[in-house]
Order: sequence, then structure tokens, then C-alpha cells
Amino acid sequence: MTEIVWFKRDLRLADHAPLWHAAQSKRPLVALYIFEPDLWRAADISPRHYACLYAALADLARSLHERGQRLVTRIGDAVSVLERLTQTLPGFTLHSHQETGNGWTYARDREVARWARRRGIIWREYQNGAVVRRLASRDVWDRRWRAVMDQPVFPTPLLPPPLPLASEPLPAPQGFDATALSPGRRAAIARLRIFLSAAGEGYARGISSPLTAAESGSRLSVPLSLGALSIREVVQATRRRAGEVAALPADRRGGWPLALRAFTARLHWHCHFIQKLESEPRIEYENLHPAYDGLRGNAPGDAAKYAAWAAGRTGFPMIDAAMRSLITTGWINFRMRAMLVSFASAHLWLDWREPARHLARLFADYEPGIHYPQVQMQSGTTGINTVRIYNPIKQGFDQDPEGRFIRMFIPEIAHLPASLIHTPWLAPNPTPAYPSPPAYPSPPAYPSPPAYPSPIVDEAEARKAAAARLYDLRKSGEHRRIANAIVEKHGSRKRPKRRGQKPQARGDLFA
DNA sequence: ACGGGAGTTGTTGTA
DNA sequence: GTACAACAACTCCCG
Repeated sequence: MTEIVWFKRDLRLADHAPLWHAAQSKRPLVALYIFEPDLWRAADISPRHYACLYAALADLARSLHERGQRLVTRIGDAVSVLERLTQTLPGFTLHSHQETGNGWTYARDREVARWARRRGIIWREYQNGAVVRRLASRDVWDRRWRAVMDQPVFPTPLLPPPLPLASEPLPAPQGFDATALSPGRRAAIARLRIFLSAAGEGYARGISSPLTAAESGSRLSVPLSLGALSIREVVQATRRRAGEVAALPADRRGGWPLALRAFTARLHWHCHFIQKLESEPRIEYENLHPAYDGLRGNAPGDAAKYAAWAAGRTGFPMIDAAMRSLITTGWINFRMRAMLVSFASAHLWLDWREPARHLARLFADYEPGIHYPQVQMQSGTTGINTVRIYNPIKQGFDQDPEGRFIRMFIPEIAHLPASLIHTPWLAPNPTPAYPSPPAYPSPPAYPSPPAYPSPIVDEAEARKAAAARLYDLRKSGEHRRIANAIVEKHGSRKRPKRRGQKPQARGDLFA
């Protein structure tokens, strides 16, 4: 009898319930990763995800090796790979975390479950963080989150020696350097230390502007999405740091109390959002609130608008800089993500599904359980959140007053002064802005980049039209009736602000 | 952690 | 010193 620990998006050895329990049996143990070619062809998955995964797997393999074990990699769809393993390992128990992934992994898990039942193989699935499978009610969810995070982490168990099983080598990733995103566990732990000891002090202040967010944010989203760190490990490390800070004299605490509070709140929302997709997987494909069905996405110019948005060529500098930055680095801060979605869904009045898949492919830290609830929230299709339409010009003035971020990613307008860089269409000579052609006739050394486009919509007009349509829809009693049911199922149970407001579940950003 | 307008309060400059 | 306009800063509310 053998224990197989199937690693998915939980690429670590510590705080790993499946590995811990499998190791307690003292039976032979196989640490398995299955490379599933079909998954990597899905519309929301891209080579940059693979580059990150590959780095985190390499780290995992190294850790297993140091503990006298080995990572076994196999290629194929999960059921065939497992079926083949039954020939070498006649009896085994399969251990893995419950995965709240995309529709593809959900379907795959159901096939694996069916296969395991048919073959009489036991598949033990362990809860992932505070995300509860078959959650009956949101009412007790917060308390459960706390209980999970209060539990000590599972230590890395002692592992038995590996079985002589061959690995199939995985393809090398291409075209994306994941190093700066610290995908693997060692890099992630190093980043966590720096964040909690130094970089994170400006967290609350720094995460709004794309100029400062990369340094003052935790930069842990990629390793968290791959499970190279568990949320509980990060929560507990943050609590330990909060204890240290509290022990300092009040005038030596600096920005830390605020920073750590804000960070902890986000760690809490991490599971909170994933729970929404776990409870209602259809929101990857369908509007949470049906009143928005068919509302957008059937106008003649949509394809061109989408293409301009997706390439960072809308003519709105802050939108385009954010998109191009994301394309280049695989990461952008939360506010810019919200702005990008809001612009596609409100100003351009596009259905959120294609934009969501585009962003999923670009976000190296793509976490389906966070992505789809967030996209729907910023698109207004949850029906329970206040409509939030970002003005990209205002965001530019607020978050990048001097235009430094814009200049980094939009060379076409880098020459404009700060007073014009957020509204290049107001510049005296909006189109060319390129050095006049050289006097000699030979072909130019550098292909001259295309001119920066004019804005593809009128900002104020588009925003007002979108707001009017959304608010109009929300007026109906039918809309409200359904929204109340949605709040009951998904809404945060945090108390509303004091001052004797109605004690109902909040329908705001955090719901 | 939406934006913008209206209304309110606070500050400054001027006669 | 007082009166008051002009304007900034802030809160509240609604789409």
C-alpha cells in the first residue's frame, strides 16, 4: 500500500495537510505532480503561469531532495496518469488539497473522483485554507476563518525514502522571466521577511499608486497562488510581527500598526473571495446577478474596442500604461486592475468575459477564486456592490501626478509635460511628436513607433452613460429582490459602520 | 478602496 | 476690528 500526495497549487512541504497525513501512515510515499497539457491550453492560462509554476516546482523538488525524497513528474491527463500508476503501484491512497480552480480543473477533479470511485481507490481531499467545500451558510464563515488561522501550521513531516519511479521531464518554460515575482518557496520566504521587517511599513499608503505598489506591497501573490506559501503561514507571520510592533514604545511603531492591519485584512479577503467561486463556480462564466445578462457585448465596435484595450492602445494614458506594464511584468497593483476592468466594462461597455480571460492570462498571480468575483464586482454584475466607475484621467492625476509611470510605458507621449500627459489629446500638436525624419535617405535605424492613438471614447460621456444604465437597472424591485438573495449567499457578515445604520449585510466592496 | 455636485465649514485677503 | 468675498477642504448624497 502506497500513499500518493498529488501536488496541484500547493507547492510546499510545510503546512501541507495531505503530505502531513500521508506521512503519518509510515507507508511508502510518492510526491506527484501531473503536467496536464490540456490545462495549459485553456483560454485563461498562459505561458507566464507555467514559468511561475516551473520555478515553484523546481523549488519543491529541491526541498524534497534535501529530505531524502523525490518529486515524481508525469505528463498526461490526470485520470490516465493515475490509471497507469495503478499498474506499478497496485494499491494506493491519493491525497490532495481541495482545489478551487477554474472550470477546467473543477471538471477534471470530478472525473478523478468518478475514476477513484469506480476503481475503489480512496481519494482524501483536505481543506484549502479557510475555503469550505459545500458551505451551508456564510453566517459562521468569519469565525471559521479565524479558527483555521489560529491552528498551528502542519510541520514538514519526516519522509520515507522514495520509490523507484521514473519521472517524465517537463517542458522548459519560455519567454517569461518569473524571478522578480518570487514564485518558489525560498524566494517567497525571503520576500516575506523583507516585507514584514522593512518594505511593508508603507503598505497602506503605497499600494494605491503603481509607482510605489511594487515595493510597498507584499509581492506574495504569485507564491500564494501556487501554494508555495500557505495563507496561514503568512497570517501567522504577520501576527508575530504585529506582536513585536505592539511591544515597541508607541513613538517607535511608525507606520507598522496601520500597515499590518491593512495587510491582515487583505489576507482575510483572500479566502473570502475564493469562497465565492467555491460556492458558485458558474460565476466564471455567468453574471452573478441575472439582470445584467445580455446587457453588453453586442455592439458593432466592440471587437475594435476590446483589441485597443487589450493592447494598451485606448488613448487614455493611465489605462494604457497599466495594461502595458502588466503585459511586460505580469503584475500590476489592485487599484490599476480595478481601473482596467471598470474601463472595459463601463466606458467601453464590453461584456466582462473576454476581458477577464485576457487579464487572467496576463496576471502571473491568476487565482480564479479571486479573479472572477473581482471582475464581476468591478463590472457591476454582482448587483450587490455599489457601482464603481473609475475615471482614468482622475486616477492619473491622483496616482501618477508627474506622469512618471506613464512615461515608463508610453514612449509615444513621454515628451509631454505633466500638465498634458494625462490628456495628450489637449496637447497643441497631439499626433506626431516624433523627431522629424533624418536628412539622409537610408531607412531609419529604428522603426518609428505608431503614434499614440486618440481616445477611443469620450470619457465623461461614456462614464455617465454607463452609470445611468447601471443605476437604472438597479432601481427595479425585481433587481433588489435577487440582490438580497445574493447577499445572503455571498455577502460579508461584517457589521456595518456604527452610528445605528441598518444592521444588514453590507453590499459594498467587501461583500 | 467611484466621481462629481451640492452644501458646509474654515481660511485668507481686502477694504 | 469688522464685514465679506473668494476659495480651499471637507462631508454628504446620489447617479
